[in-house]
Amino acid sequence: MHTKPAVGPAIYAVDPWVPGNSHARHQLLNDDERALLAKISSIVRFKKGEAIYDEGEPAEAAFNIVSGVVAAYRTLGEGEIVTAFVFQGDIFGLSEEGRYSSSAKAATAVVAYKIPLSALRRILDQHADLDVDLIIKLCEGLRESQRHALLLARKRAATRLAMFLELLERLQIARGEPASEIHLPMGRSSMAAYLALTPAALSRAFKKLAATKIISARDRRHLKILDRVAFQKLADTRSGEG
Amino acid sequence: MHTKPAVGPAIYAVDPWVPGNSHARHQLLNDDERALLAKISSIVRFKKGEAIYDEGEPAEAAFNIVSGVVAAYRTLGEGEIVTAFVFQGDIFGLSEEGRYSSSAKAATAVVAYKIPLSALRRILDQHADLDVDLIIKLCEGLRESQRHALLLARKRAATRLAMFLELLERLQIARGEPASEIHLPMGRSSMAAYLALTPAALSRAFKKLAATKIISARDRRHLKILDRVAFQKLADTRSGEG
DNA sequence: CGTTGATTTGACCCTAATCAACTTAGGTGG
DNA sequence: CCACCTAAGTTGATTAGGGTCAAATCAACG
Repeated sequence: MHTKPAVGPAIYAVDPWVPGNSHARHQLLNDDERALLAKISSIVRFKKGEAIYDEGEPAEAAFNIVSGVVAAYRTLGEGEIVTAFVFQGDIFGLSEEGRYSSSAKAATAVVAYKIPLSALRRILDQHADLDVDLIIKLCEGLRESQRHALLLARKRAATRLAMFLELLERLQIARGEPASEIHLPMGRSSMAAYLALTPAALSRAFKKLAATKIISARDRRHLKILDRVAFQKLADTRSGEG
Repeated sequence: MHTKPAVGPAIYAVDPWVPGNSHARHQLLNDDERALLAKISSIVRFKKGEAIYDEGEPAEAAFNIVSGVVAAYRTLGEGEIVTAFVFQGDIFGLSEEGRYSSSAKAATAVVAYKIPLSALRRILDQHADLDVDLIIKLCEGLRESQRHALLLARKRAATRLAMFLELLERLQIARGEPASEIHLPMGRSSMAAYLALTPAALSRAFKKLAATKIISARDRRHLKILDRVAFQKLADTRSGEG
C-alpha cells in the first residue's frame, strides 16, 4: 500500500479532475483527530462479494476504507446499478435520515474502520473543524455523482468504458501509485453495473478498445493505454461520441 | 405564481422524494436575510433560450430564480446534455473554483435575482446561519444528481420519461400547485438533453405512453396520468425495467 | 399569411440487450 | 500439486429499441 494510515481512520481529499495538480491529495485529518476516531472505531474485514449493509437499513455506522474497493449500489427490480465505487481513504455509509440510502458490498476483499454513527456524531459536535472536512468530502461525492451521470449520458459502450478507465487512472495517479498500467480492482460485473451495461456488452467494449489498439490488456485486471490520443478523444467529457 | 417572495431572494428547501411530507417545502431565509440579499442583488430577465453563462467562465454571480426554469448543461462535442433543471426558489451558479462548472440557459422566460459572488461571500462570512442553509441546499443538489444518474441508468426511453414526469409532478406538488395535470415548462429538446435521448426518441416515448393509456396529453406542455399504477411501475426506482 | 425554428413522423441502420453455449479463473478438497 | 467444481467472464446468434437523417407538421411571431 502506498499510503497507509499509521494510526487510525484516514480521509483523503482527492480531486482527480484537476490534472497536473501536484498537491492532488491531502489528508483531511491530523494525528489527533485520527487517534480520536481510532478510539471509537473498530476494524472490520469483508470477503469479496460480501454484503456490508442494505439500502433502507437503519444506519449504525460509517466506514472508512483501509484497503480494497467497495461498491455502493441500488437495486432496480431485476438488476442492480452500482452508484459509486469507494476506494481507500474514502468514507461511506453516511446517511441523511438514519437509514442507508444505498446498499454496499465489497468489490474486492476489504479492510475498513467501522465508526459507530452515534459516537461519530458526538465527536463532530465538539470538533468544528472535523465537520468542515466532512463537508469537503461530501462535495467530492457530489462531483463524483455528477461525473457518473455524465458518463451514463454517453450512448456508446466504448465511450463509457474509456471514461471509467480514465477515472481509475486519475485516482491511481492521485494516490501516488505507478500509472504505467491501469489496475481494475473490481470484477467485470461490478463495472458493468456502474456503467449500466450488461457484462456481455462490457466485454465487447473491452475487445473493441483492444482491437483498435487503444488499450492492451495484460490480464483481466491490468491494462495499458497504447493510443493516448484516441483514448482521450473517447474519454474526454468535452469530446463527441465518435 | 403560488409562492412569490415578498421582499427578496427566496431559497426553498424541497425534498420531492419523501412522499406525503406535509412540510415538504420551507423557506430557508428569514425576512432579514432576504432583505440583506435583496440589497446586494439585482433583478435580471432572460428570454427563452437565452444563455446565462458558459462553462469555464469566471463566476461573477449566483442566481436565485423568481420564475421560470433554467437548464444547466454541459457541452459534449456535438450535442449538449442537460445536467439539471433549476426551478423557482433554487440557486444556481455557485461554483467551486471561481469558474462556472457548467453552462446555463433559460429553458423558459426567466426572472431571477443576480447576486454578485463577492458581496455574497462577504455576507456569508458574517452570517454563519446563512452558510448552513446553503449547505443544505447543496446537499439537495447532490441528491438530485444521484437521481439523475439513476434515471440515466435505465435503458428504456419510456422509463426515463416516466421517472422525469414523476419528478416534475413531485416538484409541482411540493410547490403547492394543483397536481391534476403535470405541466412541462421546458421544451422537448431540453427534456431530451436531460434524459440523454434524441428529440425523436423522446417524442416516440410520449407517443408510447399515450398509446398505452398511461398518460393523456392536453397539449405539448400539459398532461394527465391516466393509469397511475402502470405509471408508478415504470417510474419507480425500485421497479424493474419492463 | 408567410417565415422560422421546434417537434413529429417515417425509413433504415446500428448498437447493445437477450439468451444460451462455452471458456476461464479461482477456490476446494483429495 | 493436481483434478474438480463453481462462479465469472467471453463469445455467438438473434432481436428490440434507439440513433440517424430527412421529410412533413406544427407553432410562435412578425
